[in-house]
Amino acid sequence: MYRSHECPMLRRYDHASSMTAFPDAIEHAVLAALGAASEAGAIPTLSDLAFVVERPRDRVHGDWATNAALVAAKAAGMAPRDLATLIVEHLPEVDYLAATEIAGPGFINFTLTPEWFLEVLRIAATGGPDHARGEPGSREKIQIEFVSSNPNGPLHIGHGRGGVIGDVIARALDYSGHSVSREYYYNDAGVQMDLFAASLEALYLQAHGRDAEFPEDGYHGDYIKDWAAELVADLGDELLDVKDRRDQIRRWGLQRAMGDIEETLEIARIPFDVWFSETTLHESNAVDRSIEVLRKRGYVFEEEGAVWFRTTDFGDEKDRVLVKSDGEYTYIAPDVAYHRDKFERGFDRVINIWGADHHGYIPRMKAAVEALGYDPDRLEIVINQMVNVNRAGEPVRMSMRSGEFISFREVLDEVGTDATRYILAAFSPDTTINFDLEAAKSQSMDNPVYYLQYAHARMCSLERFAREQGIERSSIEEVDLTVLDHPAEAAVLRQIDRLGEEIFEAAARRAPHRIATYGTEFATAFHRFYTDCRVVTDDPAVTQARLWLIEASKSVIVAILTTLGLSAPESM
RNA sequence: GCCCCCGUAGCUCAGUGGACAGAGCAGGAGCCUUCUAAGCUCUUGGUCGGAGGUUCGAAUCCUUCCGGGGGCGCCA
Repeated sequence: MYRSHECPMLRRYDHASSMTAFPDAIEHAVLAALGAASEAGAIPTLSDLAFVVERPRDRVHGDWATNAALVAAKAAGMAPRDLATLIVEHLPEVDYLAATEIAGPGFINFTLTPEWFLEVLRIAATGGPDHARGEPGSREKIQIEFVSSNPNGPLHIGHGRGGVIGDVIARALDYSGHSVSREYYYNDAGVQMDLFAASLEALYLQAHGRDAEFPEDGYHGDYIKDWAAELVADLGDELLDVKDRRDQIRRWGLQRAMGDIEETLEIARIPFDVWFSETTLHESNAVDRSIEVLRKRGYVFEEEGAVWFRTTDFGDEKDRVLVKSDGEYTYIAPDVAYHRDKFERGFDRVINIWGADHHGYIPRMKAAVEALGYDPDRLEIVINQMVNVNRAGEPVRMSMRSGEFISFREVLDEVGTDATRYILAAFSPDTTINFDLEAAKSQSMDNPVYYLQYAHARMCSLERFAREQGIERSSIEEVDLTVLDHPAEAAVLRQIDRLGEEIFEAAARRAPHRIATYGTEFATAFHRFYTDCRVVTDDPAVTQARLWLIEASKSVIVAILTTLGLSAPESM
């Protein structure tokens, strides 16, 4: 018996197990066949073979295929096709395996029995969207830090992209059985915060008719004027003659910005477990203490009045300043402390989602982790490229400084959370996105999000219709599922079988867009089934079996939509 | 100058070692008196930026060149 609650890719590496599950059952069988063949003296003993068992692109090549014979041919001293024949001859029995075939240059193709897919159907139909979920907490303890925008303005679309990517990766990791903690780090200390407060202060004073010079590198966006007006409305002239005016405005501004950010993330369905303040690192002396750790380990030196971190010891192109000659920290110092704090909290792995404009920062952060005594591979940085915003083909300027600035929240309001999330999740993080507001709003196939949701709405509609016709779904044990032999039904079953491995793969490769791609393929198979096969028919046996197929399909589409953070409408 | 990402069909993008390179949109031809046509079928369309190399096998790996974007601060 196999354990359906485990992710298939997890099972692949579980060599102690003897259960039937694919593709690992095939991998074990091929290894056993190679062993048997070598014991029989037909080939030398082979080790460290890097063969794969994967789903062939083309259906005619079966359900699974392996390149084992191609990979091992040279070491075995045989032609690939001859070795493939030998492997097939020595193959032990595998449950649910219907046929093997040697094809092309020496691939071995495996076709499974219909019974396998009916097992898949039963599991998916009765197990719900979580039927392919990994055992909770069975894998790594992972912290994922993302968005982490400075609390001095609204989020822009680039933050939105990082937010959606981080969120979907977190959801996929969680589904795969990892323990995930989602964290937002905000720089509520430092120069940018001062400048933000000074900008608000100047506008506040000007509003009261005082002579106040706007700071040279102050913030100019429209939002800063709006927020200053709110500040005036909130506090009136209370702050005009108080000594700690700047500090009070800084606190007010922090609240205002963080409130806006939190609301925006909530609209975007991007939750966080931990909100981490930079200020707390200063207050606990964690910044000084981590510099001392680096110093003790021999990576700190003084030069020209500044304190330096010798990151070149770890392959960085130049050393970096930790404490400036004026005594102020650079941004690196609290970041070192922050990452030390992360590892002290005991995470197996720490993932940061950064925009492409920060890629040059990777070597120094990795250096910091290594210098602190941790394996730098435990820190992973996922870089996502930029987002360009267009309106009907015309670029929308995204400069913080110019007045022309469209916030993430405005995009969510105008386009809607589902379509916005889909677009930000559907592209590889390595691809620059051209986000067209008009195209995003259109309810057509310019917008594949509806294609996925429509599949779900159709499933619900079919179930509603059946109920209206007075059809009760029988218990699945009493239903003859073998009537599901239409090619369109078989195609849906094959797609259902992919769920676990697709989400696992997306999580493992930090590639959230794979889920969107799989979702489209699943929806295609379902829409085809809908067109080809009538569900509510005069034949009760067929109706029952198809209602269960829909139940299983619903499990899968809901799992996909949920992992992408999309809603699952019951009608459209 | 150095570093990173991208270059695949008219457009937007999947595909990072396998079997004739895929999807959507756009173009052409069809499918609703029956469960949602935001759907389905068929079809046109590609020297995978160029050139070398590694491999039984390269869009995928390496070198180099050409385009586009981003980054190289005692700013964050």
